[in-house]
Amino acid sequence: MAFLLLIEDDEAVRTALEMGLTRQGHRVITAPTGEDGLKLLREQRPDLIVLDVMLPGIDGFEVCRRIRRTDQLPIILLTARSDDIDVVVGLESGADDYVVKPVQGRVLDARIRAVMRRGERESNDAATFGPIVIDRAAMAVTKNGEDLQLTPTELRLLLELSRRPGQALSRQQLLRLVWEHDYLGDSRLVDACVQRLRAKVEDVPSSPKLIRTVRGVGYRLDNPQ
Amino acid sequence: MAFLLLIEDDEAVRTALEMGLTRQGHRVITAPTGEDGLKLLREQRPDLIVLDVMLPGIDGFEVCRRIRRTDQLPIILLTARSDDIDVVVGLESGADDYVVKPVQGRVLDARIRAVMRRGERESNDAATFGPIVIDRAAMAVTKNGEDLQLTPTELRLLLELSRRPGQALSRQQLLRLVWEHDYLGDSRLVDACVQRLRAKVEDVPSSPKLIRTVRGVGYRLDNPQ
DNA sequence: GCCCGACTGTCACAGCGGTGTCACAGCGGT
DNA sequence: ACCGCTGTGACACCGCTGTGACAGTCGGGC
Repeated sequence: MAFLLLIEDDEAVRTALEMGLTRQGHRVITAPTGEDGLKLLREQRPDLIVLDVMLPGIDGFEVCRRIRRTDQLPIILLTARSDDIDVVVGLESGADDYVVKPVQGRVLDARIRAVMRRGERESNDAATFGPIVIDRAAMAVTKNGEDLQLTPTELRLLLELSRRPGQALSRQQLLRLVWEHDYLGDSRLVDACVQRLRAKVEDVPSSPKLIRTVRGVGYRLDNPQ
Repeated sequence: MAFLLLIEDDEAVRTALEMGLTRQGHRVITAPTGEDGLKLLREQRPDLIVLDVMLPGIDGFEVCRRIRRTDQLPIILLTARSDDIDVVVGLESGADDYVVKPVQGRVLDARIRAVMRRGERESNDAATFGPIVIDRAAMAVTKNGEDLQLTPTELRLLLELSRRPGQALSRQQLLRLVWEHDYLGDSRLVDACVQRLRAKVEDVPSSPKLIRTVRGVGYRLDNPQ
């Protein structure tokens, strides 16, 4: 599901969490100290970091700050007991979430997913959906390698859908995300834009494989095998 | 531990609960009215909502219903006295739990953890019932890995049942949850929809293993071994 | 074990509502 | 001034949905 770096000095906790998270479908690399962690971060570029606060050498907060100097990836802090948390210090050093030890893989996994969902908006990586490649940095979309000329609105719509792949979005949500409207009269606005986007994106616009209709709800961008 | 939105008009109660919950390790944001709460919900996407029932303007039940139109996150209702609770109304407007005021942060924290634990299986992750997998984010249902084409009403019905696995729901409750009707004439409406859902979901629709009939009451979604 | 009443399953059908589609006019950018 | 993007309303289509009637089933009382 995600590519994680786990920084934790206690070997028992480390291996337990590593196994738990691997079982949840994540790819996990680990480091026992902050220094090792920062090195691994540079070498392997994980998607998310799970970071123990109490570390030998530089502590978790400091690791957090150093990461934030150069990277924006999500960071989840692990802390030993709830009263040890200094929320303010943690937030100010740039963490996205906390989990209190002792923690089970399931719980941590749920938090990871939550943070990743939150963070998906800001991701700048290229995304691929079948023949479609969305390059967020270039704000360009290609189909089978050829440039697609999307209009601004079509592009925003595709971007919002692609930030939540596989998730159904209601017309209301899309109106807010793409058009920044707050109300939905009876309007074919979203449908019309989806139609135009499908005409450019789908191989067979009349039987769409990428932008699926979810009846009674809205639309969803799928990733075909 | 969790990222909470607390909606409560009484400032003394609000700040007291906010402090208590923060001390328990939660990250808390607050709103004094339903409108403010709904706005914050959209902007900040908390994991869980603690919601006072008595609010100026739109009341807690109504806030609850509006949230449920677009979001699945857990909702805990705060109510002033136990005899004020209309448990049925509350459940039907989509709340996950109740706490009776006056409430201490510790108690509320325990309920929050309980609801979150319950919610981890449900929330946006997939729920499994025998061969059926319900992907709430995608609003899609599969049986043995194959896509089931559920109609909007069938899907809403299945979602409401799956939010309370093993719990019998009356036709009246289902009417409110799925159809937002308030009255129950003598109608085969729920039965008819259950029948259609069973036809798609069950292996042997005539002897259902998932959607069980509870005679004299209604229906219940079971999780067979 | 039988009967009866109440409850539930089933079905066909007509109406309706949601969705796809399109053309057009206004608007803004070039 | 021109051109292309956008939002709107109209319209058609299709499949969902609620209804009512009837059949089947269950459970309790005797």
